[in-house]
Amino acid sequence: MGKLRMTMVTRFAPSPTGFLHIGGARTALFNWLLARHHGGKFLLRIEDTDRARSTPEAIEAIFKGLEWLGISWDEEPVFQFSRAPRHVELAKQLIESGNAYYCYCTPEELEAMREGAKSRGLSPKYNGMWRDRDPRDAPEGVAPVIRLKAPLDGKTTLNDIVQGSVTVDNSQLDDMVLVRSDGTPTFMLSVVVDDHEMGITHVIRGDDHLTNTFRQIQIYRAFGWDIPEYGHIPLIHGPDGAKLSKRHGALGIESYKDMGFLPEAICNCLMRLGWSHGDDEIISVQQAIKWFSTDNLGKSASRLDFTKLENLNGHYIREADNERLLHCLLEIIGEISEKKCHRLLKGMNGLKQRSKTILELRDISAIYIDDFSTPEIDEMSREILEKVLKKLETSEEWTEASLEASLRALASEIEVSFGKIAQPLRNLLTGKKITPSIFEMLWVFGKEESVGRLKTALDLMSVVI
RNA sequence: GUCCCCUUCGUCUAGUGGCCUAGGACAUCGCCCUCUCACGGCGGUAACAGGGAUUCGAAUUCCCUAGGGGACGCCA
Repeated sequence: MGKLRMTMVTRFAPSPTGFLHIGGARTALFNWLLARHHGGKFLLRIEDTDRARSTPEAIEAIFKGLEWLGISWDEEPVFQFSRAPRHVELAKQLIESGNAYYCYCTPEELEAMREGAKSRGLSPKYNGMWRDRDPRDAPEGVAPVIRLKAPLDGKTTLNDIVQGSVTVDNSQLDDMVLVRSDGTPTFMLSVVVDDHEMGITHVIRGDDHLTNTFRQIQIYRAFGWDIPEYGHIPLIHGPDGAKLSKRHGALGIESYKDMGFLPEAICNCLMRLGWSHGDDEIISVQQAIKWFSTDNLGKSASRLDFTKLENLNGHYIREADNERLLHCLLEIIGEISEKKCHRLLKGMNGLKQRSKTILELRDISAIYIDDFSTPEIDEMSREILEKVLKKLETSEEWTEASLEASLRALASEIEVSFGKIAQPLRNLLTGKKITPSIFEMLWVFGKEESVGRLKTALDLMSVVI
């Protein structure tokens, strides 16, 4: 009998207790890339078993965040809470098969147990007091939990795709709770059952789950199921090297959008955190799908570098379609006149070259959006600008090239360096010292607007004097 | 406290015993381009945590130390 070639199935399983943060986004990205690379499936499971902390807003934010990043999932998302009855049913089967038991310890007893162990320098774990006790000893009025009858000795070895072979003594692990006293399944049980029944073949997740994996393997063994492949990737740390927390940087993915980052820049940046392909730095998602392999996943923790993210973002802004950038701009500045939209589009090439984020693009775009206000002009500049005005008024042609030719000619005619013309003109047109090329701006404004601005400014000056 | 993992320029990383006087990218510094800024081009500074061992040869293998991180819930 030939072995069936199993299609790869990966998943992303966030708990909707907060927004989709940068670490979760990377985990999703890696699972997605892995599945797409192998032509497999990428599934989404919402782990909403913590009823008190799960919110519809968080679920929505996860969907929206993944969509924005371009991470598409196959099939309908699985909501873990809806599968609770199935999880409990299987836990009861485990009792029947002798792999689990009821435990009647109260939370207070457990707390005392842990404290006692700690004070004696031992691991704070459950001591198995109900493991082999007769259920008829059960105290009145105490709702029991179901615990796994985990192996007491021996070792459990995990061959991790990323971490390699990792072994833990079973004595380190205790009999974990499978079903709570209120009858709801725990995370450990639910994850194992769902991964199994969803046909997950590969799990890439943060290495904060590494020790959980040993417990989960014990559950798999109790059921007699095949264990999926695991790859535990190191966590992303904050700029200070500590775990990325809500306090610093662990923002929802939508915050990155608000900061003016493009999704392809985020993806590029995230995939380079813990994954590499030789010396390649600028990697499109399409390219990453072709290249992605767990062989190139790193084992050490990394920090998110905003400077690099900005650099990458600048790259993708420069490459971005002008219409798209205009759309991004309008999203944050609101409606503007059609004339100004047109002007922005015309000047976008010069603007996007100077912007690392959409926010910076917005700031520099002000030259084409804000109303003209007459700047102050010193006497020397005024003389030059009057000559510029004459030159421009008589210009038949109005292209960047023709404007450059005539203004450079003017500079040599009146024997001044070109900068003596460019700087005052730049200041007059925009009121700013840093802008795109003056030829480009003149062209974007058009002859009428450009000449009008010059006239307004110069006339006003002569009135004042 | 116990267990597990990690450690190459400031940062992200390449590197799987000789190609390494350790490569790339971002950042930084200098120069060029130049109407300002940016883009672009050229060049510089800058790292194998420390100590042992194996080997003809070690960033790469092993051990110890130090530092960092993670996990030890009726949270996920």
